[in-house]
Amino acid sequence: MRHPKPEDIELARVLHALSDPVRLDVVRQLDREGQATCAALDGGRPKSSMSHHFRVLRDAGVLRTRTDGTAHMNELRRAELDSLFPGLLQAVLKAPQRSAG
Amino acid sequence: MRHPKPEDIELARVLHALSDPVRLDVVRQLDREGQATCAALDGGRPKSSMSHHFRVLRDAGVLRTRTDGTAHMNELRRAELDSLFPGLLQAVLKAPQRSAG
DNA sequence: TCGATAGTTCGAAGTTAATCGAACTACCGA
DNA sequence: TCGGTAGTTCGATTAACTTCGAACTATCGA
Repeated sequence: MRHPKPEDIELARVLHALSDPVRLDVVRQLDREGQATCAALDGGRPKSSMSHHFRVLRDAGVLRTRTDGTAHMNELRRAELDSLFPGLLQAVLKAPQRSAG
Repeated sequence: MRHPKPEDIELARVLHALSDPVRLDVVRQLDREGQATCAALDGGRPKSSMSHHFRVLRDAGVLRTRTDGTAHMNELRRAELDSLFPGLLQAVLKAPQRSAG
């Protein structure tokens, strides 16, 4: 369970992590709810698929996973991201779900 | 040579287009220089590779390519992007080349 | 019309990523 | 210690992406 140090967080990696609809959804839910377990964010998808997506987000530095008993609590690394890439997270979160309907 | 209409520009696609170092570099150069031909942005890479990257950026709606004689002029679709995803482009462009070094 | 220049398209090869079942690990409660 | 719950890891499959040479298209200039 690795969490990159702020100085190891790379923009391209972050953008790639955010470029998947499932992961974008996870990030948006975490924004609204502050924190959540993996199960609460799976949207009915298989655990192994979600575990993969959480790992991509974690490895990129987008979220932090804290183990809390048997559950894993996830939250955005908002402070670090804001400091490294000011405005990026907010812009992604403010963007419409689909740019048009 | 397709350019998506603003309503067809999708965030995930834009983020994916921006998640590649070569393409990020192209976008940063276009930001600084306003517009440039493909050749001026190739950084010594093969034409066919660059053509692929330009297509990804074009298809995502990040840039527009205008044909000008035999050259192809590229420029960011700044107004559209700003309107669809306020702050996104600026955040990406302001971000350090590498988050630390 | 011939050549040169600027890019695109095609095709092949290798790489990376997404998906998901199955097996595994860790922790908690009874 | 036995089960159940929460996630991870592994392995296989399929799909998508990257790279780049080669062939192609289009435009300009002589």
